[in-house]
Amino acid sequence: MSELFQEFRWRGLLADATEGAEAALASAPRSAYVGFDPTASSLHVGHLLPIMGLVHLQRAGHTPVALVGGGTGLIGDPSGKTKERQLLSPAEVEANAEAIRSQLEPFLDFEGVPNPAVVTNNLDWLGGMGVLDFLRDVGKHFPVNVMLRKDTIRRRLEEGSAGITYTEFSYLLLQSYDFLRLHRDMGVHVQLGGRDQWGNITSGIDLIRRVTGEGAWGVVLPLITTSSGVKFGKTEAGAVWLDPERTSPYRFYQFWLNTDDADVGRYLRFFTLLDRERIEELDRVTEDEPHRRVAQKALAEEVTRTVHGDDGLASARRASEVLFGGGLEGLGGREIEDIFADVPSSGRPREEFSGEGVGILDLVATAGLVKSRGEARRTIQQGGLYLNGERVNEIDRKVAEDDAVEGRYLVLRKGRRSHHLLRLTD
RNA sequence: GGUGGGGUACCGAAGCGGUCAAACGGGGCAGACUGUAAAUCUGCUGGCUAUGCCUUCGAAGGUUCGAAUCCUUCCCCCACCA
Repeated sequence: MSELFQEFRWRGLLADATEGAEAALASAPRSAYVGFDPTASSLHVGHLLPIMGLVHLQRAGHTPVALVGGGTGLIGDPSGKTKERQLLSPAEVEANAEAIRSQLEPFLDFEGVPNPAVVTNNLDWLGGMGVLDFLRDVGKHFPVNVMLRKDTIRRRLEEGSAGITYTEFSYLLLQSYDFLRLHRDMGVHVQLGGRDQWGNITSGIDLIRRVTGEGAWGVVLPLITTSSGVKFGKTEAGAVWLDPERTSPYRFYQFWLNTDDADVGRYLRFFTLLDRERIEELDRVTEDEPHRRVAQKALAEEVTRTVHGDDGLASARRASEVLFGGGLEGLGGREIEDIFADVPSSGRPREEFSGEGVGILDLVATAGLVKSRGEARRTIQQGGLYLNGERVNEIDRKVAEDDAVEGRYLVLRKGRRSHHLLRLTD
């Protein structure tokens, strides 16, 4: 367990830690927690880093605790963001918390080990708390002059900033109180979080010391950046979710496969459990034979397998190989269906394809491959639209029944990597 | 509460009575080059039944042959003052 910090360091996971954190985690098995905002019913790849933090903690013998912020989610953390948080109903929070728990399951051991992971919800203690109790038991310990020195708050008070409401100002107290409760009720000694959580974490540590006289520690993870300056985890289609209903395993796999050479080494360290030797070897392959993209494939495989299992990985790979490799020649309808199971697809009545057929503009716009007929027109004019692997050159091209592969499938592609399967329905 | 400055397309930002579907930059999309990469270069970037028509410049009214541009009211931001 003394290896934990070493592991964090070579992986680049350690942005900062409070005094004594390393010794505390090296001297005894501890419980450590990370908070997740239940703002959606699924986690996304941006949550992966703190999750991996918990994974490493558990592997080192500590007990990982995932705190779902059902209560604090109602308030909104002022660090970073500016917009007001949407209020969630207790039922939604409950559902989201359940979803989050199930998404953590592939990463953490919840049973069968001496240090099983735990999921808890701060709505349990914040929900029923009266405002007078809160002010007396928690507020009492927060000198405002100290709070005003916190970076996140100070920035909001500077001239030209948007200011801060009392509600958001209180967020710090709530998160600190969470840490105190987890410490008192479950013996949690360590809080893990993103770099932007530093102030909130140290506040919690202070509160614990004031109330109990005991020590607690914090460890913060780095902010994930991309070398091209784009926000990590965002694609054209929005966030990359862990929920296969929101982001198919194929898209998930593709997201990782498309990682820049400049980022892949870092991501392997962050998001996989591959050992140091293996990752350094992959670094060398990226350096020497970048075109093989061995590191990207390893990254995509590891993460996809963890999140979506062997089956999810297999179908994502199969689809990738066909769509970016040989094409559909020689594939039967069954295989096509399989491959497109999680690639965007839609159906359209067969009758419409009899006779002259359907106009290509209408076809791709209705299928959703492009946003409008205008975009379809532009894409064709620029040579970016393909039907069954062949470039479409005429904007008035008609698509009839004969064009369908196996008499049933139309494979549409825009540019290099947007695919859509259209099924003729009877 | 007072005074001044603003709200323009995905974002930032020009425009300040017609030639404005709206400069420019970013982002995005497509093409070339490649390795389903990056960088670079090129084109496109409101919609449509498309040499024209419709919707868009905070909201609603009004002036005018004609408004993103002028007037009125309202909503929202920012700065300074109280």
